[in-house]
Amino acid sequence: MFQPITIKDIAKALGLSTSTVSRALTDRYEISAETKKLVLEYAEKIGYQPNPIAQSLKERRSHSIGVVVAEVANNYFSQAINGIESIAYNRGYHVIITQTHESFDREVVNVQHMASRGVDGLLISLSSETQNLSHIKYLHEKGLPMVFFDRVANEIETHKVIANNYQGAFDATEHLIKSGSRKIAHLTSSPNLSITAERFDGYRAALAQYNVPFNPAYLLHCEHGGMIQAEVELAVTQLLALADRPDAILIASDRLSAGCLSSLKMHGIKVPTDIAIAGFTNSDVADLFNPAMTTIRQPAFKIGQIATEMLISLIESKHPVTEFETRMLDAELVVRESSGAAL
Amino acid sequence: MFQPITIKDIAKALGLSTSTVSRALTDRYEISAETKKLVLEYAEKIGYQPNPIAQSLKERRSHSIGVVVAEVANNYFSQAINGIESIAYNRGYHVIITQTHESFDREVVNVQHMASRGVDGLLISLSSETQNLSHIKYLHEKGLPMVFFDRVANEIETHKVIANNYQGAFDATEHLIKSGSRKIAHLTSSPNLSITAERFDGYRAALAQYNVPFNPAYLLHCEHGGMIQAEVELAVTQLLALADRPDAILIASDRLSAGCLSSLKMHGIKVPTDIAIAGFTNSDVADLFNPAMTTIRQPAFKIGQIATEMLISLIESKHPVTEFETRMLDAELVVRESSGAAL
DNA sequence: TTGTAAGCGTTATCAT
DNA sequence: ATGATAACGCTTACAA
Repeated sequence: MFQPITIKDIAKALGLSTSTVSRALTDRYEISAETKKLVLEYAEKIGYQPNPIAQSLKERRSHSIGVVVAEVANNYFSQAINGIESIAYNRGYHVIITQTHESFDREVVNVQHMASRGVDGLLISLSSETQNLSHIKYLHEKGLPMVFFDRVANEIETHKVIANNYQGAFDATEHLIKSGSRKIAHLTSSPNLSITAERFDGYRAALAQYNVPFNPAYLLHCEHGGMIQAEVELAVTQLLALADRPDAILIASDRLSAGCLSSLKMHGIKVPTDIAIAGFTNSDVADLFNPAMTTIRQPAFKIGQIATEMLISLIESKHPVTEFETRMLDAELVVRESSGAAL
Repeated sequence: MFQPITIKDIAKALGLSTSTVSRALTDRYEISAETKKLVLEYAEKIGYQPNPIAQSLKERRSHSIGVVVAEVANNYFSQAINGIESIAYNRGYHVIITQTHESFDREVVNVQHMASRGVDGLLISLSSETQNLSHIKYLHEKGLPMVFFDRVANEIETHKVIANNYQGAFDATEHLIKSGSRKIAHLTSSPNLSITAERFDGYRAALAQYNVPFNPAYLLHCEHGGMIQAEVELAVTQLLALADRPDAILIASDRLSAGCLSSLKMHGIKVPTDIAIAGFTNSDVADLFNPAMTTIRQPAFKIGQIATEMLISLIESKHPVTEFETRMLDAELVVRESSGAAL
């Protein structure tokens, strides 16, 4: 019923064979200029559109790449997706986005679904629940090209693109210390995630460099990546109840940042007078409304772009690739000189 | 190189014909229980996955639906996408998301791309630039199932799902009036969008009902839907410069709300003491940080779900559908009893 | 330069 | 109940 015009129709109408028409259309073969012109003009006239499904079946590629992220409703990821799209679009690839909602099971299903659906490659940012990687390893061993970004799997050998989380956390912690804080808590995401470890290391290194002792009671994990407000609420309450109450918090993610600020407000704690805050976030809205918070901003768009370039090069490389690269981009520390009102 | 196991391999290994294997797999035909068991077990063992591309070619459908939104990095849309996904996933459909970034040209390209790529149907929310609908009309006439949501095209006859924007704007305006405002400005999006008109009508109706005269100088359009901060900045400045400066603003969108609040802050205008604010927004962050603003919240998730259900029913209906429905869902007015600090 | 035909992996229509 | 075969729309040896 829909899109009935095929190469056959053109061939019949023009008294040519389907192969000649195909050649005229694909341009790669010897063909007389006039036949080509004839075909192209007629195809244009009747609005011929090649059937990409048939093409895929033949070429054994779909010209689409699959993306696995936790949540589209997350500024980091939506910016990364924009970066991914900007490259994929220009290189003639479709982008299929799936969300895990931080669930391991969803991740498994999505990855398998896309693989069976014939994506040419995968851009993956792991869910916070993921510990077992066999679903991905399997596909990797089968030769499906993949690139990890942000939340990477160290045990899988392929290209990876990340922000310099270590440096970002280091800089932010250093800033807090230099601003007078010594009792710096760290509110962070699931220990499963690579970013969690990287950020923690940066935090520890900065503490060490300035001879600030690390207090294990100051380290709190929110398994759900800040999705569940109650979890953040509990963590904040716990921090505030400590005998040696922290005078600063380094927050490891976008959603955690928002949740934490909200909790503090409910507790009547003022930022930055009562407590100083530095956090990873790509939210422009948080940025807008809370100039009292120092933020570490990741180059999400750029990360998406680079990951996509890498993936396409893997897909299109003729020979099996054996050299893999981990690309690390600087995160930007945005310090606000207490210009705005306190929260 | 990837996914080499086909129905043929199974047939060869088991000494059966491909058709028998296919029948065993698809279940719809007469086949002996034992052969079926044999095939299914073997298929399971060697990890057979049907090739959906071949299936699509045969069935002439792709089991995928295309989504057109302005921006994924927008709370309304990302929530709607979650709703879309939740239904599509359960019904066995893939979701392919594309963004227009409020550009007409991108909309045309995306829609055509998805159509040629063989999506079974389209979920569309128009870009703010779109005035000409021929790219969509063409596909509609060809019989491609489509459902509009949020920003709908009135001249195309198909299912539509929207929030009750009229009522939302009415309620919010009424609230502002009852809270003591009489000079209520309306900062809104592109006049091309259906939502703009609907919200404006609600605003006007509330003014009329309470005998508040409408002042054309209070009506400001931001063509880019709040994407360009400078545009909002200009609008706010213009409002504040009026001899008869407004004492309230009804803001028509998510991004506009954030932008407007930011501008007001830069101007040193306090909310809600200097000026009262009510706005359409689905942002949880804005919600978090600005309890001084009354918000109209759209049931984005539900809208996505319903639109998807409608689309799938269109796709799967055996006979051409001639009865179309416009489903309208209530928007929720969230009034905050000035519990929090002023901005 | 162009036509013929095989093939991509399925499903469906025939026979058997 | 099962097997042979055509068909979906396209690309591409190979033949002419």
